[in-house]
Amino acid sequence: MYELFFEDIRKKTGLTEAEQEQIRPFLTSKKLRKRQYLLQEGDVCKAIAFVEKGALREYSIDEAGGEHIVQFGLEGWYISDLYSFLTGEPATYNIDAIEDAELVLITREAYEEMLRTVPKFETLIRINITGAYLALQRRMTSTVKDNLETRYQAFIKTYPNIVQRVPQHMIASYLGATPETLSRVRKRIANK
Amino acid sequence: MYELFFEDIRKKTGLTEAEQEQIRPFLTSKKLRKRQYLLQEGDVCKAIAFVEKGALREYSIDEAGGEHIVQFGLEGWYISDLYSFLTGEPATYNIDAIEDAELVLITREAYEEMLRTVPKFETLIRINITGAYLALQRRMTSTVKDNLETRYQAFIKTYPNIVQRVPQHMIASYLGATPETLSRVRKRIANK
DNA sequence: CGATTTTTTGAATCATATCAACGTACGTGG
DNA sequence: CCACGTACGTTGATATGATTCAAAAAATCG
Repeated sequence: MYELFFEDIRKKTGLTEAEQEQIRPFLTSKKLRKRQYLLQEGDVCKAIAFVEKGALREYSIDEAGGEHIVQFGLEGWYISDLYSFLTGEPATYNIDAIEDAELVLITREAYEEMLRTVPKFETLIRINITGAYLALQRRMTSTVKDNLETRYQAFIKTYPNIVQRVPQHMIASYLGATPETLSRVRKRIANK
Repeated sequence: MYELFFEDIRKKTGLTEAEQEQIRPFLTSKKLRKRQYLLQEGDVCKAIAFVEKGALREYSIDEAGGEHIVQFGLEGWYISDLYSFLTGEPATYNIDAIEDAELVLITREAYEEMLRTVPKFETLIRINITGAYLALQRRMTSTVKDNLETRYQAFIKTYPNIVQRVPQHMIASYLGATPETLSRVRKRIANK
């Protein structure tokens, strides 16, 4: 249990055995079946989830009912509505499983307590958030400067594993396009 | 010197006098005149800048030469090409002054050394990055779900001070639209 | 004041969305 | 293991919102 989770932390912070055992009691695990919600808009996000196995998506819904995927979560990724988690406000995102999944959960209380008592945990959070910020900034910039074809090409290059496991209309949603438009872009690419 | 900077840190981490004096020697200051670059695409970002006074913008340039503003920096904000700063890779963003400005600079060496020796500094970084990440995520989501009129209305509500001080075409760029389109949207809003 | 920058307006064009229909793949219960 | 229903992907026709290009009006600066 938690193998991938601790391996990830070790890589990022050089965690010792002792520190690992200090952290372990704060963790819980959870299994999710395909289509099952981890978090629903309006509920408070009670935990940050680390994906040990499976695939999830995080998305918001507009007034017209359209889903907009903001993030995928595969093995080795963290996923949560961070704003809701940190503030206790109702979540504005939904998270559900695209495949059966196994998660490691860090609750708010565990998060606070570890920040207080495990210095390496603050380092971990800093590194993780920094990485997430940089990735989001790259994506934001790409959305603004690049056309859909370029963004799709970049996506399949950066996340070939996601392309294999996730339906195309979800990738379209992530890229900010309709399924029809992405389908046409793919056709254009193929005819080259 | 550095009044706003230290006040900001105190608010976020409860810095003591002693800690403040521990940090001070790591800082340098810099003045920028309107239109002057702090960072140019291709150069390495040598420092994170905290804006004590004035206004800056950070933007990328597409193949067609179009500027896309990713962030403004007014008093109390940090600004940098964080990826370039952390990795030493050439910057992909430009930063220049919209108004004459006074900055507090944290160089890479200062950053690393303070992370090692001043625990509150890591807390500061964590808090700052978390805030930046949440803001960016809100913006990203809004770009995807909301139309330009809604985003513009949200912008003038959230950043009335920016609207006053920054030319409209830069706000258009920040919102991901052309100056012409934003002008027309404003006209539509006025006719209500 | 003249020069430059900024904003506005108009007309043509383009990329993407929308709506609708169809074919295909998938997995689920009988 | 087959058949049916749902989810998924593709294609076509049309609509729409934003961009582009050009030019003029307005504001700002030295």
